[in-house]
Amino acid sequence: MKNKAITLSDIAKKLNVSTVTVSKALREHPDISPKTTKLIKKVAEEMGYTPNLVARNLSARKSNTIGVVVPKIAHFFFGSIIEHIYDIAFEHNYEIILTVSQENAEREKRHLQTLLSMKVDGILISITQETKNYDVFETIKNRGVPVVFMDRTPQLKNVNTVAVDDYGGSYKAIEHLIKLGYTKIGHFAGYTDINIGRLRSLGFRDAMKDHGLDVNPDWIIEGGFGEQYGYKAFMNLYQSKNLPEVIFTVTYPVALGVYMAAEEVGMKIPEDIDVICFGNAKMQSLLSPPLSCVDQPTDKLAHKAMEVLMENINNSDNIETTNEIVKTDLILRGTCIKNYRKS
Amino acid sequence: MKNKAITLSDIAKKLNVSTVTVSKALREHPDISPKTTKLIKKVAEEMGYTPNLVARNLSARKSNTIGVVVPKIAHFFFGSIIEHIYDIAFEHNYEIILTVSQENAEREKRHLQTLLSMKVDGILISITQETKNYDVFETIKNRGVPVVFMDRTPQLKNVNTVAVDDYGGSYKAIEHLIKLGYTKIGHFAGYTDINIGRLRSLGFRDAMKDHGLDVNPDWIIEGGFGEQYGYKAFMNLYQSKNLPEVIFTVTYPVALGVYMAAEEVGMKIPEDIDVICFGNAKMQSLLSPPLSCVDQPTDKLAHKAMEVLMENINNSDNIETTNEIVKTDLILRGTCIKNYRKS
DNA sequence: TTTTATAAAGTTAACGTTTAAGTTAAAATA
DNA sequence: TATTTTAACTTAAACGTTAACTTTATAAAA
Repeated sequence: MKNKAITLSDIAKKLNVSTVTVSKALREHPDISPKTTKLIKKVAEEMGYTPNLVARNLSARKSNTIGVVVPKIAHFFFGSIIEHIYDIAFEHNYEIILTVSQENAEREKRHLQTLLSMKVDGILISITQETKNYDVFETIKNRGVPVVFMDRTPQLKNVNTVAVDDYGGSYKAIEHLIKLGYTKIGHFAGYTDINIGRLRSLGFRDAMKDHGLDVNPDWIIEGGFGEQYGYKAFMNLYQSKNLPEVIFTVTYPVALGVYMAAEEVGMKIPEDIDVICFGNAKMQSLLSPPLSCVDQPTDKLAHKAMEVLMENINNSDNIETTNEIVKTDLILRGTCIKNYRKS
Repeated sequence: MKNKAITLSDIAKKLNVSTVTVSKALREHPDISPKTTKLIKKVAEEMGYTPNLVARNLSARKSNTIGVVVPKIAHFFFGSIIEHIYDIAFEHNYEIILTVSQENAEREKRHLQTLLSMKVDGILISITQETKNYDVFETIKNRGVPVVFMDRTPQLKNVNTVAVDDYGGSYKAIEHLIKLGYTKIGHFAGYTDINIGRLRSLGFRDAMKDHGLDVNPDWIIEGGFGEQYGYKAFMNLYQSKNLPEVIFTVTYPVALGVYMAAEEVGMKIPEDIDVICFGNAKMQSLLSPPLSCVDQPTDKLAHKAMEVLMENINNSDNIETTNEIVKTDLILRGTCIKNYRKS
C-alpha cells in the first residue's frame, strides 16, 4: 500500500549509473552529457521521483525557505502582508514557514528558535506588542541568518527595517483634523513601547503642539491594538462624560471597537463623534459611515521587505543594514470630511 | 562574525563522550545515567545548542510538520481557520508549512508536490474552486501521507473530509426566507463544480421545491466566491430590471459585493432588496445593515480537521476514512428579519 | 607518436542526526 | 566462584543529497 518514495539511487540502479550522475543530471550539471541527462530525466519522471528536500537541505546547507513571524493572522493588515509575501516567495521558488506569536513574546521567542533549528535562509518578523527582550535577535545575528523587521520594529541599531512613515502619517492626519476646525482631539494610542505606537503618538503630539493645541491627557488612552481596547477606551470616556470631538486611533481594529461601542450607546458617527484611524483595510469602505484612515500600503511593505531580505540572503558577507520607510497617504471616506460641531 | 551553529559533536568533544551519548542525553534516553544527562544538558545550554531539525527529520523520517494548502488567506473564513490551526499545531509541537493556491489548480498541485518533497507528516487542504484533476491526491495517498480535506472537498471516495452542513444550512436559510413571506428568492451560487457551491445550491433548490416555490433561472447566477462576482451579478440583475426580493449568496464576500453594488445604484438594503449569505465573519455585524448569515464555525472545523489528521498520523496503518459534518445555525442580524415588501 | 586538454562519468566524504548493534565493567544471581 | 544480568556507554550504519576530487576514454595539439 505505502509505496516508499523513489530516491536518486533507485533511479541510478535502474540505469546502472552512479547516484551522483543522477543527481547531476537532474540539476542539468554540465558534467553530464545531454543524452544521459535526457534519459535520466525521462526515467525519473516515469518512476515518479520527487526530490527529498530534507536531504537536499542538509547536504546543501540551504533550505530555500523563509521564516515569517507575525503577531496575528486573522487581521486585515497582516493577512494582506502575508498574502503578498507568499506571492513573492512563490515567484522566487522560496517556501514560507509562517508562525504566529499571538502577541505573546514568549511564544515569539520559541518560534524564532524553531525557525533557526529549521535552518531557514532568512527571517521576516513583525514583533509583538510586548516584545522587550532582544536577546534572540542577537543570537540570530550571530548565526548569520538575515532578518528583516517589518512594520513593527525593535529599538535596535544595525538591523534591517521596513516600516511605514508612522510619524508623518500620524502628523498629516492630525493636521487634517485641525484644518477641519477640530480642537478637541483624542488619541487611542495602543502600546507606546513599540515603534508603531510610539511614533504615531509622537506624530499626534507634535502636530498638536505645532498648531498650538493642548493635549488633554484624559483623551489619550493606551492599551492595545485590538478591537477590545477601542471598545473599552470609548466606554470609559463615555462613562466619564468627557468626550473629545474626534478620536484618532492607532490601528483600524481599535476604530472598529469605537464603532461598536458608539453603536451600543447610541452615539452617531460622525455627527456625535468623529473617528479616523491609522491603517487601511478594504472593509472600511463598507462600514457605515465608511472609515477614513492613513493608508498603509501592504503591498509596498511586503515587496520592500522581501527585496531587502533576498539581497541579504544572496550577499550574506556584505551586510549593510537598511532602514526603509514607506510613505503614507490620507484616505478620506465618510468620516472626518467635515466638522459636524461647527455646522 | 558568523558563529557556526553548535552541533552534537561539538558538545561531545568538549565532554569527551560520543556524539550518540549527547544525543541520547538530550532526549532523556534511559541508556544515559542521570548524572551524565544533567551535565550534558547543562553544557548544551551553555554552548547555546539548538538541534538541527533538518538533520533530525532526515534521520528520523518524521518532520513534526503539517502542510496546509488554502485558496486564499486575506479572507475572514480562511484567516480564521488558519489561525485556529496554528494554535492547535503549536500545542502539539507541530510546525505548519502554509501554502496559498490563489484559487489556481496548477499552483495547488505544485504546492502539494513541494509539501511531499518536504516530507510533511500530514496535509490539510481546502481545494481551489477550479480543482478537477484529482491525480495528485492519488499520488499522496500512495505515498502514505495522511490528508484531510477541509470545507472544500473533492468528489472522491475514501478520503477524510471535514465540512460544514452546506446542504442543511442552505435549506434552513431558504426555509427562513419563505417563512418571512418571501417568494422571489435569488441565489448567487458561486462555482457549483465544488461541494460547497453544489450543496448550497442544492439546499436552495430543494427548500424551494419542498415549499412549492418556483425557481427563476434568471435569479440563479453562478460565477465565483469573491466580491467581484457578487458585484457583477447584482449589476447584471439590476440592469435587466428584474430583481428578486431577496438574494441568498454562497459566501459572505459575494454578499459584500452585493452591498457595494446596491450602495452604488442607490438601492437600500434590506428595504429595497434583502440579503443573506452562507458564512459568518465578525465584520458582518459592523455592516449597515448588519448582515445575517448561516454560521460556519471555523473553530470547530479547524479542531475537527486537526483531530482527524493527528489520528491518521499516529495510526498510519489503520486508515479508515472519516467524513465529518459540522452543523450550522442561522444567525439573524439586520437583514432578513422581516419582509419589507409586505409592510 | 606522444603529450595535453576535455568531456563524461565515477568515488569519497560530508551534512547532523538517530537507530541498531555491540562492548565493557560492575552488580546480581546461582 | 562462575555465570548471568544490567547500567552506561561506544561504534557502525543509515537517512538522501551534494561538493570536491579522481578516473577514464577520447579528441586535439605538438
